[in-house]
Amino acid sequence: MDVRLRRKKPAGKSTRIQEVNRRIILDAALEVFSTYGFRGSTIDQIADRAGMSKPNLLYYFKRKQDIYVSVLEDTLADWLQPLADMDPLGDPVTELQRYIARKLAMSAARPEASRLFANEILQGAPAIQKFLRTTLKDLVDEKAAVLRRWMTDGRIAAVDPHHLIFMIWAMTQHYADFETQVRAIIGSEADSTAFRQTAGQAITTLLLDGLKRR
Amino acid sequence: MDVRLRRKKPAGKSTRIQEVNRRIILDAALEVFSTYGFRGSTIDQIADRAGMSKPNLLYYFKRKQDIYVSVLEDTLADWLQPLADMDPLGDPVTELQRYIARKLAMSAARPEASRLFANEILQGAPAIQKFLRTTLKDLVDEKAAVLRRWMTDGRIAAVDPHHLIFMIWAMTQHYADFETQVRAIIGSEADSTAFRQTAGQAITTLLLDGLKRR
DNA sequence: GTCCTGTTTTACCGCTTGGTCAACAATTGA
DNA sequence: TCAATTGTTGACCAAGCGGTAAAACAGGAC
Repeated sequence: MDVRLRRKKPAGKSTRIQEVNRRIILDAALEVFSTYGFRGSTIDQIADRAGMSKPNLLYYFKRKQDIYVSVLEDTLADWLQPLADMDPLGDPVTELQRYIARKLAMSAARPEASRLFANEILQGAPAIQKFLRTTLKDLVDEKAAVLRRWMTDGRIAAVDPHHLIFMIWAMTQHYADFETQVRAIIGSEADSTAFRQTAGQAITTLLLDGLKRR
Repeated sequence: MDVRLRRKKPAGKSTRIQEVNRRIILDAALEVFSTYGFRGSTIDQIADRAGMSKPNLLYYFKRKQDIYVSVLEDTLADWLQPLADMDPLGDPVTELQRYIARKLAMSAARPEASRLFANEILQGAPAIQKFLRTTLKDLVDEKAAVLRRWMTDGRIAAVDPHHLIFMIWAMTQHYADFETQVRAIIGSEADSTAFRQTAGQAITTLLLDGLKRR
């Protein structure tokens, strides 16, 4: 089981019904896989949520792994876009603010996607190991170099750039991955846009200005 | 399935063999559950890792849930200790540094414990829902009040204290929960103590001093 | 109508899973 | 020493699992 790094092209023709049902299945699969992980999810669960019988689902995806890999491929590229878009020529603080804001927006808009990766990585990333070691590593190394240049140029404070990227990931994805915990502590208010704004402000303030009084 | 909030006392007498084998089982179960979550783990896996037959394991814990709940109970209390120990009368910056350092040390020393919670919460926290809404919420609210007092007293910058706590959790636990990803990007060096020190410095610097040049 | 293609369902298979049971082995205590 | 207790195991079961086969169904082209 392994994801292809590029979005697979349908190659052959596909009917309208195929497109619709594939979409329905992938949506249902995302919800299930993002909650229980690959091993903890069952085809029946996905079929139920997709509103179709198990054999019918298996008519569109021959095996459980195929669904899983498709869901992962479907979201991987999108997920890295904000980091890829960080502009080496832009103003460092503006770029970082923008990056954080976009990551936070994605976590809020598609928390299941975040949880899907979290589950995959927790389980040792069997399906995306290669992706992590190549595409992701290359992108992160490239952006870390950009950050380092900003630091040696004295435009932002010196912190290990890899760790900085990890920290931004950790903070922005926390509200998606640990939503249950956040909601248990904060209450229903955790859904409000006000809460999300406060979270964004807190992250930005902490990362950019720090806690110490100046 | 639900954890009891206090450590259960053995009540009846228990033999030496019982104590030893329970410990072996719980250690094996922690490794398995922390990787695959409750639903993704099997009793056979745990029995294999514990080096005993499945019926023998079930002699000590009647059901899969019982093992799971026991493992959770075993680690929950320890996990919150650092936050509980944060001293309202201490120096804010010192206390925060200490808290971060202890959390980071725990994540490094027992990453499986961190991943166990991550998995449980990702799956909607079916076993510790009550714990999150009572014990954890109370503790967090209490410490958030302490942080808020420090802020209104002008001893640290003003950031929403709940979010601050979430951010510290996110950052310190990231290296345990996403170890696979970190290792894929950093390489084997990720195990080194040097790497861990750099991580600690980065977190502390970011949280306390921020990124902007002063 | 009837053929063809694509879609859906019913029935099923073999394997894994959580869990039981009864028999057997080891330990303990008098 | 020997019986009672505690610990261990192989055989087994019912339910759940991923997956298959084949028949039934739908709809358009002729």
